[in-house]
Amino acid sequence: MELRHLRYFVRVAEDLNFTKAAAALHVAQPALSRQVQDLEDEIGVDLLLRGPRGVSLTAEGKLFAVEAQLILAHADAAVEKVRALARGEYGTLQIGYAPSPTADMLPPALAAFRKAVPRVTVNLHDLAGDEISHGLRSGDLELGLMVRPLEENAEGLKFETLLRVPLAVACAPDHPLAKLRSVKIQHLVDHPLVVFRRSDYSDYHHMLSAVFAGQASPQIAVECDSMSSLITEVAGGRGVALLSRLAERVIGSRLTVRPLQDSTVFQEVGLCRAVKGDVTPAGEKFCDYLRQAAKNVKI
Amino acid sequence: MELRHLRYFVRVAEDLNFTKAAAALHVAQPALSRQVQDLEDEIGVDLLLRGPRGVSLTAEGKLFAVEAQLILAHADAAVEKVRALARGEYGTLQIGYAPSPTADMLPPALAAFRKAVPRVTVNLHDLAGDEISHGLRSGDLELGLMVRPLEENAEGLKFETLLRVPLAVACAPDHPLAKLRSVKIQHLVDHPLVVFRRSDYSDYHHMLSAVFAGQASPQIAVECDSMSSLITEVAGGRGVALLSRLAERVIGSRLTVRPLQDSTVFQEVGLCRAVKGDVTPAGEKFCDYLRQAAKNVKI
DNA sequence: GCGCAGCGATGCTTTTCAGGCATGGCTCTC
DNA sequence: GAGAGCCATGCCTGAAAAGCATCGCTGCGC
Repeated sequence: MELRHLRYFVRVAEDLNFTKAAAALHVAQPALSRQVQDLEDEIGVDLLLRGPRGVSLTAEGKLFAVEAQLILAHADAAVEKVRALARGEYGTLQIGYAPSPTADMLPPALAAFRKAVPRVTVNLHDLAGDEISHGLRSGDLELGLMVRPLEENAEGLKFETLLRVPLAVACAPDHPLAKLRSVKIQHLVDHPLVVFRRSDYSDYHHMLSAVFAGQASPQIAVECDSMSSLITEVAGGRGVALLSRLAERVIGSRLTVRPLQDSTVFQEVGLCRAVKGDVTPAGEKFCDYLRQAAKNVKI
Repeated sequence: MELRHLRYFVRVAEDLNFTKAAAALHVAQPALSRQVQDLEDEIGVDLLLRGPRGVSLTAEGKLFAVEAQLILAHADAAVEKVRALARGEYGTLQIGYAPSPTADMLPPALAAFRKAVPRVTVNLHDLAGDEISHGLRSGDLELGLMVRPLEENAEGLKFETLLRVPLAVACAPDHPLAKLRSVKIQHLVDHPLVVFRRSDYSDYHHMLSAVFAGQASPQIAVECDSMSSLITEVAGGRGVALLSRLAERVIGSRLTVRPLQDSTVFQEVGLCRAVKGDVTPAGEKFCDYLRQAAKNVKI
């Protein structure tokens, strides 16, 4: 049995007339007759009652006509799905992302993307940088939206910078540094720092080292395991925090944020993918929307 | 695109090796290669990545492999359904039935039938005799299980007797007739009758005429529109009722039932079908179970 | 480092079969 | 009874599916 048999039979079942059906199918009537006969022979059941004034469907024929239509529709839909997948208009994206540094570009990109290609499901996974790297390598994630990973953690990954964000210092509103309009690295040496935990945020500590390269090592007041506990510690006066300037939006009004004046270190936020590991057309399309959204982020 | 393409592709997607898949499909490897290529060309999407050590599926290929399997399964299921329908093992039966006269044979027949062919759905429609006749003629019903319709109502119908049930008289337990072991027609002439309404139960009235043929016409106390109101009227002493002896089981203990001694009239209960109007194999099978069940009914 | 095995693609031939044309048989209509 | 409508059958042709032989590529083992 081939789809041709189903196409032919469905048409005959609709028209109840071989001659008309044959014309509609652009085949000669005898060819159509024979194909339908072959189908009936193969199934072993009479689907049509041939009369001199046309044909009628048997009960079996009625059932099979419905089923055949469903099968044909199913087949068409399957082809359409695959084509849509190839065009990046269908499928599911597994995206790992770091929430804080991407809070300004991800929502608008996502909104525009969803509007443009509604049949693509985007699954966002809120993960730490190292987890994203791992997910990309294992194939669980297609793309990562994150801070540039360290060289040593970037084995097999390719990173594309979307934003270069200058750094800033967050402190409690009544902290001495809050009186300054901008902060110099030198100021930080005099104040204990609230930082992220080294084991989960190796990139962050790498950034710290870069900032203080050639300077006296900063004093670490406490290591936090999340942004919210870091904010709490800083607001409680435990110390000041060195963050990207984008974090200002995430922090809200509980802390005072001042630009770091004299550092050449930037936090690079961007797209990461596995070197070997397909990025689907939908994924590429998503990248386009992210690049566009990154351009519109005001730092 | 033909089912052949799907069958071939699915097998290749399973084996990830053209040579092995070709062997399993009993075709030469080049033939398989070309068919799969043709499929990819038609869809316009690469489904496979050919490597020197075998092939791997693209994302599109993975999706299409799943879809193709579903389509093939769908097609197989459709053929199987039609064959089962032809064998009387699948489908839906619309059966009209008169509850009272069939209460002894229908439940056991139904139970056995459902056990034997669970994929056939039996839809029972509790209807008056004239409604069954109409449903059979219109094609809404496939079979009727009922009292033999009058000749004048049986146009285009074919009736097959399953049971010939002698008649009985039902009366209130304190009624004079309750003292007799059996009742003669002559006795009935002296007592008003509770009967079914003529407009809905023309067959019943035909039976009445037959019983009283050559006798004085009986006195009609009241016409009821259902068995339950008839029972209530008789129990209330309004009169006696002439019923089939099978009705005893339906009546319960509220009335006393005595056989009618000297009538040659029987109530014929059986199967009815439209002369023109398919009875499906499942319907025929159902008839067999009813005939069997009818044999086991003790009157 | 070279032969060899495994795998898929390609070129050519054979075979199968879907399709086309002509025609026949049937039935209903006029 | 002629004719039109409809489907089936017989025969032929052409497209395409299948088969065979072979090629090219790659990775492995001696």
